[in-house]
Amino acid sequence: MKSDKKARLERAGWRVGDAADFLGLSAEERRFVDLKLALATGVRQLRERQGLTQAALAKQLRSSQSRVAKMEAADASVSLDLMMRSLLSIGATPRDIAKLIRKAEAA
Amino acid sequence: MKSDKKARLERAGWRVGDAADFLGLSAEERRFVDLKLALATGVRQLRERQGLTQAALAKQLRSSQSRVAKMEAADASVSLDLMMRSLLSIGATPRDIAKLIRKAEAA
DNA sequence: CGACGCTATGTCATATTGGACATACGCGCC
DNA sequence: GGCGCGTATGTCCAATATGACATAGCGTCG
Repeated sequence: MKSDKKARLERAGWRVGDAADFLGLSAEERRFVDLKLALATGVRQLRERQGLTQAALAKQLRSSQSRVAKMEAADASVSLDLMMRSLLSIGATPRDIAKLIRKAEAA
Repeated sequence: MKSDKKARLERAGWRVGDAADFLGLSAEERRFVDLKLALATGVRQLRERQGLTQAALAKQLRSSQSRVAKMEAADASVSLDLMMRSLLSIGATPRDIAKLIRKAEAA
């Protein structure tokens, strides 16, 4: 997916930092990012709680340490898919995930 | 992301349908799919509740009708990112989303 | 000071996803 | 039957995410 609406806006001829950045467009984006942050935090917590290193988790996911790092940093280059898979892989239940998401309420 | 662990397994030399399909590997996959299904349902419900057609929502998302259709069908080619963005765009709060996810509990 | 173990960041080539388009399906209506 | 409207499905090419790798930062131990 396009993890960056920014890029799309640019392609569409907008200058980022424009008014469009405020009027609704980025409101969603903000919430989306908050959500990602909440999940990222969850991943780190669960991972640490299980005494796993990023490398170990990466192996379990058939991914790489760098991706796990980026994931926990909620880097724009990682998808929710990867985060969810990670959470599930690390033992989170839908209920746990729901809890994490509710923490993004503030926005 | 690789929406299909299946594809990856194949690349890795597994035959899908193998034992590996059972021992843990697909357990997560299953949960992941259930989660996607729950969100897909949520998208459709919210969309309909707002009296929007798939085309209308697509426009709002700057996407296309076909993608919305696939999304609501939880097609393997759509990412959670797109679903989440859609949910947010359609007015779902983190709380709403959390609720949807909890519905995936059954697995 | 090294060396080590773990995490962070940047960059590629390659795999996956995205939007657009065409087209098919289903359904109510005339 | 033939339309119109909404949804489903399949296929392209462009856009984005992924794993791998290299390398840098950081704390701790000796």
